[in-house]
Amino acid sequence: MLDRIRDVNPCGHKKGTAPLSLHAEPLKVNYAYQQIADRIQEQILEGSLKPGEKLPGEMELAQMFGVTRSTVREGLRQLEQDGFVFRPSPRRLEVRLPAADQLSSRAGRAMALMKVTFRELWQVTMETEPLAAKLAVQRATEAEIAELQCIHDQLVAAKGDLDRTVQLDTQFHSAIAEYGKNRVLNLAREPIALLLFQGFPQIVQPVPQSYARQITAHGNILNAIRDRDADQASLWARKHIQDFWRGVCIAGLEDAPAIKNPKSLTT
Amino acid sequence: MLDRIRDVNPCGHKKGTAPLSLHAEPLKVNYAYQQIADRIQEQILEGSLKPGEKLPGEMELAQMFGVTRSTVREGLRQLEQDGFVFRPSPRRLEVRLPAADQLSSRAGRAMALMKVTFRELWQVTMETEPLAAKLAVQRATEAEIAELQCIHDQLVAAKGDLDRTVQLDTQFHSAIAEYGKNRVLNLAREPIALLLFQGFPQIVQPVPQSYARQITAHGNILNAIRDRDADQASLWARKHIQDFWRGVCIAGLEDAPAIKNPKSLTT
DNA sequence: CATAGCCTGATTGTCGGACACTACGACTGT
DNA sequence: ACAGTCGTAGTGTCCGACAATCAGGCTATG
Repeated sequence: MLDRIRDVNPCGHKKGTAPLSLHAEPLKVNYAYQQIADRIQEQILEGSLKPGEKLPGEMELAQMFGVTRSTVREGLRQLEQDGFVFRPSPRRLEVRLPAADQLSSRAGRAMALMKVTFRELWQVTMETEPLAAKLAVQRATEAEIAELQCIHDQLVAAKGDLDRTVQLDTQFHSAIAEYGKNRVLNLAREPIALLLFQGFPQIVQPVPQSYARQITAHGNILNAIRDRDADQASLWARKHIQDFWRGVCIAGLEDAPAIKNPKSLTT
Repeated sequence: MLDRIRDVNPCGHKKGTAPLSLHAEPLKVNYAYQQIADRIQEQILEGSLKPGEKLPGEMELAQMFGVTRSTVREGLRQLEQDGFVFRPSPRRLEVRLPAADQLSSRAGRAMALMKVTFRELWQVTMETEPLAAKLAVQRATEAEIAELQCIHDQLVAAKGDLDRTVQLDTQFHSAIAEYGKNRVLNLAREPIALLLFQGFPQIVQPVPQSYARQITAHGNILNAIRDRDADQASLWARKHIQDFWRGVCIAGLEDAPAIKNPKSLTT
């Protein structure tokens, strides 16, 4: 494995003009460090390098690929950022598959940068949360329902503590989604829900009764899940999000960017 | 801007033992190349470095930060991978904000790796596409509707060409979503729809009439959007996806991973 | 004046070697 | 068996170098 790649394209670039209807792609050039990253990533995706496995040292890799250590390092930096390799300590370099939370934070950051509005977030959440609730009704185990109850109890107890409320609120919703066991839904909704619920403080100020309504809604959703009543669960989830929207409207934030300090996510 | 960072933490690592209930975090150490990347990213997020702007050369950066060019390079590789800097040619290094399609491909890759099933994809798509259609009814301009019609016509004309059908199918749905002008929805649904519709070839074989049903559904969605009938648009979108599911069931792929060669996405 | 072609310098990708510092494994003593 | 010590290999960072190359300016041409 890991054969040489030298003398392939030392430092090439696109050039020349296109005559007529010549299917010309942007012609991506392969730098050595790029190829290092690609080759390793390839082998990870293909499965010949399994997560948890320890990779050879930089010097050894350099020898294998027939390049310098510097070049290998640049390639590794890329893989590292992509989440394909993990570096618990400078000495250990192990294979890893990109985790979901990495994507979540990236997506969250992207949305923050785009200055997405509460309206955009809400419109989508209005679909995801009822679905999550419905799925949880079907798939949640008794233990998981107990866990939900626990979170809910904490929320009730957190009366007044705004930060804790937000945290437990998002946790409650995330838990429901998780228990629905649809990885696609989880991947999609996580960053969205995070951003939307983060806006709770902004609406609780002009609408103090939000606390109570939130607890009521959560309680009803929880009961519906326990009763295995998909329609009720879905319905209350919808009501809950709808209620959130009313708060947004009262606060006049419909088309305000739902941002919480974009530069707070320095990975 | 961009002051020095030298002599901060040459090569530190976590160490020491935790007494009792001492809130001890994993203590992330900052390597020089990490800090380079962080600092620059920070300034981009903060806005003092605007997209399109050209960054100083590697040597200059190295001087500014008080490190070697090698170190700067490693930092740049990270930013590059994150999409914060773009490199059209080796000489040009410009600031850029991470684009949505980057996230899409990453998310798609992640889902492929997770071997998500058609069921998972379908459950979510069942919500996203009707929503997209509904939003398109509200927000699509006449020109955009014409564009949709154009795509649809091409689909009708592509009779039989499987690859082209898949391409136009996903394009049609993407266009609808785009015209709904909800960036959050777009970000979320793009990779999902891509993966799901990519499975069309697998169900068209056992269910040949899929072609006709698809065209009918698309036509009805298009008409509903043109008539500004949100309910009809949403309804037909739902029917359309529902229909897709029937195909999946007939093909017996409900819980089969919807993968199309995971290693085909080498960025 | 605008455009196309050419030239030169600055910059990049890659290389090789170097050094301090530390994490890991082996060794030792109890 | 365990805790403490030690050596070494490997990492993070630095330095210096070279060929290939692109960017921007210059020139020639219409």
